[in-house]
Amino acid sequence: MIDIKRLRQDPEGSRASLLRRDRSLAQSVDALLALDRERRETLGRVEALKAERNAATEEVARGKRAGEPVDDLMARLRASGEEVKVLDGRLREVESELDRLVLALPNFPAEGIPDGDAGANRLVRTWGEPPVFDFLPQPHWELATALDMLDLPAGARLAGSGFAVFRGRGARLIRALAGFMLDLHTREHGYVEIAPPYLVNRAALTGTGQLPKFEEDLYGCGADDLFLIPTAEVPVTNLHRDEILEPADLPRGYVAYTPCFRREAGAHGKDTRGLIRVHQFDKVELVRFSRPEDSDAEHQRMTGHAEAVLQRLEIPYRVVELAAGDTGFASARTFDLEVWAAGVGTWLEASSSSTFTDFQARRANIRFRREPRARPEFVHTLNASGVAFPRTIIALLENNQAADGSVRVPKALVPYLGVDRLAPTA
RNA sequence: GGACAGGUGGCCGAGUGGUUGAAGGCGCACGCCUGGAAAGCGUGUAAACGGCUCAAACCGUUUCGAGGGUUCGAAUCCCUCCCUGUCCGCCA
Repeated sequence: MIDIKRLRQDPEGSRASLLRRDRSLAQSVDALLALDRERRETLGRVEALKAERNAATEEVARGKRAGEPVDDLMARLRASGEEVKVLDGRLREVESELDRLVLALPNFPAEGIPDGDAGANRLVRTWGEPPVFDFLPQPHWELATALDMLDLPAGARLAGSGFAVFRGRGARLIRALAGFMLDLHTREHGYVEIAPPYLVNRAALTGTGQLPKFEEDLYGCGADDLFLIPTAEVPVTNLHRDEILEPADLPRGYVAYTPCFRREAGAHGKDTRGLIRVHQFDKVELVRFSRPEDSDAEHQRMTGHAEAVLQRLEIPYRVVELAAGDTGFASARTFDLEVWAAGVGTWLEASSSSTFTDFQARRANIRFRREPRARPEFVHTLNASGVAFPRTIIALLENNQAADGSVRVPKALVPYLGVDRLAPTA
């Protein structure tokens, strides 16, 4: 969440910053400021009352010990106790409303990012060349079905549309990608591998920002009030919830390979062919914790780590910096890595690399100490897909296809997949 | 799922209604001692919120798993929930 003190100290600047993201936030900001004022007023009154009460209570103790009559004093304290109870109740109401509002407010966008909506996203760089074919390249669902790697009708039968079954070399490809990416990030980029729970509680989802606002995007297990993770970002970032890290702990990076579950409510009919948008997919995720002053550099490094995956897999991609209006709720700055998919003829987002500044750290209460006795400060959190599987598979199949329907396997993947070419068996 | 035992500061651990934010120990920081180190000695070691500040100091409030209750007053008594351990049941 954003720092309410920043809002209080610089209302105009804060408001302007949030409006870059969403014009309709003006009201929330005003409501928040009014409630904050009321909270501090009420707090002042109730605390003064409590200070009096505490002093008088000591008086009672002293009097009782000395054998003096204290009935009058106790009667008066009983009355002021009632007043405290009323004010405390009011304070609780104000604070829970304040909480509700501030949890619904997105992060401040970073200074340098473009204004506007998705249309204003800025192309930062491209890598590789989209392949040219002397035949009409097929979409991945044709290729994968012919190669007996993918069974979409079976997925639909088992769980519904948007669920895929990988089989044979398709399933093996999933395992190969997981091994390849995890090895790269742990061995060459210094990440610590985590195998987290795939179900998390509300506190975890509130920490990273999915709750309370985006509950309808999640699959929930009602009876236990748990949710299937939409990304490993949730369990892995929350690993340090309510902790104070030592200076030596930063920066620190974790990598996790997990399935991700997304209801994609409201996304029906959009990009839904084949594997482009599915309800369950695998992803290797990078999560980093850093000091505030290092987070921009860390963001660049981590984006590079995600890019390294695509480069080794020889997948052409472009890096896009999202505009303020297109940047996700918790993120201050996001780079999307979009891979070229020759069969469907479009760029597909395969990784999203974001810095959350102190937004998630505040929600999840993740802090660090610069010096042994210094007062704790919030860390900065970052994460990047490193990378999502379905769109990687789409790119691999569609870009490396041959006229006979076979697919070349990039060198980096051969040791993991065991073959250098996928060809129809028939 | 059932029974029992527990959840106290960075860690261990005392504390069953009145200066207990919390004894004692460990750890950590600083100082003394030492040629240097260890040992020893001394001092200091939680956080959040609010007030006042440029800031700190300072003052106030809150916090002993979470939430509620009893009381003039709760770490301590009562209720609900969560978590951990042990045993039993079930089970990959």
